[in-house]
Amino acid sequence: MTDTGYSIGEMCKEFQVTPRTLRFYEAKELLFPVRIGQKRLFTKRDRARLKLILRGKRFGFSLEEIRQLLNLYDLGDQQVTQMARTYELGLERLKAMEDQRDELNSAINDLKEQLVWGEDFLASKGVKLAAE
Amino acid sequence: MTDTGYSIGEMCKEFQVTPRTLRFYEAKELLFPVRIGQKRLFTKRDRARLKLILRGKRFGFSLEEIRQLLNLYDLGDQQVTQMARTYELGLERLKAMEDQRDELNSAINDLKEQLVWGEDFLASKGVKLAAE
DNA sequence: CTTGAAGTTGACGTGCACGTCATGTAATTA
DNA sequence: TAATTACATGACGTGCACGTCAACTTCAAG
Repeated sequence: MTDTGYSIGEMCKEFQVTPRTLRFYEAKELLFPVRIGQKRLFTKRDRARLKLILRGKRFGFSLEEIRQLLNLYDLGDQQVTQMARTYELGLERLKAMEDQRDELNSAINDLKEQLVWGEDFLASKGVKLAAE
Repeated sequence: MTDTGYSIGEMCKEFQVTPRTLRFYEAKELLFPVRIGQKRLFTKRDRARLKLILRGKRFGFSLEEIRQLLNLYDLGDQQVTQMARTYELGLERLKAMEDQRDELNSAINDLKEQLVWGEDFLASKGVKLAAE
């Protein structure tokens, strides 16, 4: 929480992860904490990246896929030649995410219909459901 | 493809999965193929369930979570008392999916912005991108 | 000074979702 | 009859994403 960065403990509390997880992410080159002596100091950038990592996970991306995605957020740090390739990758990833969103929407609709159906069925049987 | 059901091979081709996967899903009680002698015969219902299984996987649900979800689609087969509980579970799941959709949408927006940014940056460097 | 909290590096363990043999059977096909 | 083809059942292996435990260092507080 100091202006020098965030300790591993602070990161863990904030993001609800274990130290093991953060070290693991470092090993997989998803995070790049600075070393102060022996200890890790996570930067603002690491915080931002971790947010994206956890979000990616919720969508079922693998850590390797997330690592690719993160590079997209680091365009400024990259060589121009590599950027073009990364950009292409970003477009693909975007399409995949949009497809996923569309499918998710239809799944939600399916589920909603099913719930209405079940609700009616239960009502017809005189079963009371917990009020919202 | 006959009116008696679908062989494991037919299922595999149609859904791009291995026999191992289908047997595994049976073991985990996600599918319930009928036995004709020793061989499995997958029913229309199994086909429908497999579609939902694969969709669920794309959203990062575990097989166990998917199994719960599938029960929701089988309300007709269940006891009324159990249905209420299942219904509650469905509502929770629905909320989770809607949350996920919203987050996915914002992630897509983030990514789009980032892509526009990268695009402009690349253009400013005179790099040519593959046309769509 | 020592004690305790917080952090470190290995190294091995674990749950999930299958992959990959090895081996066997049952029904066509040459 | 012999050989595919398609399926079956174990049983062990694998990649991912960490969990867990042992042993060690650092440092502020009592």
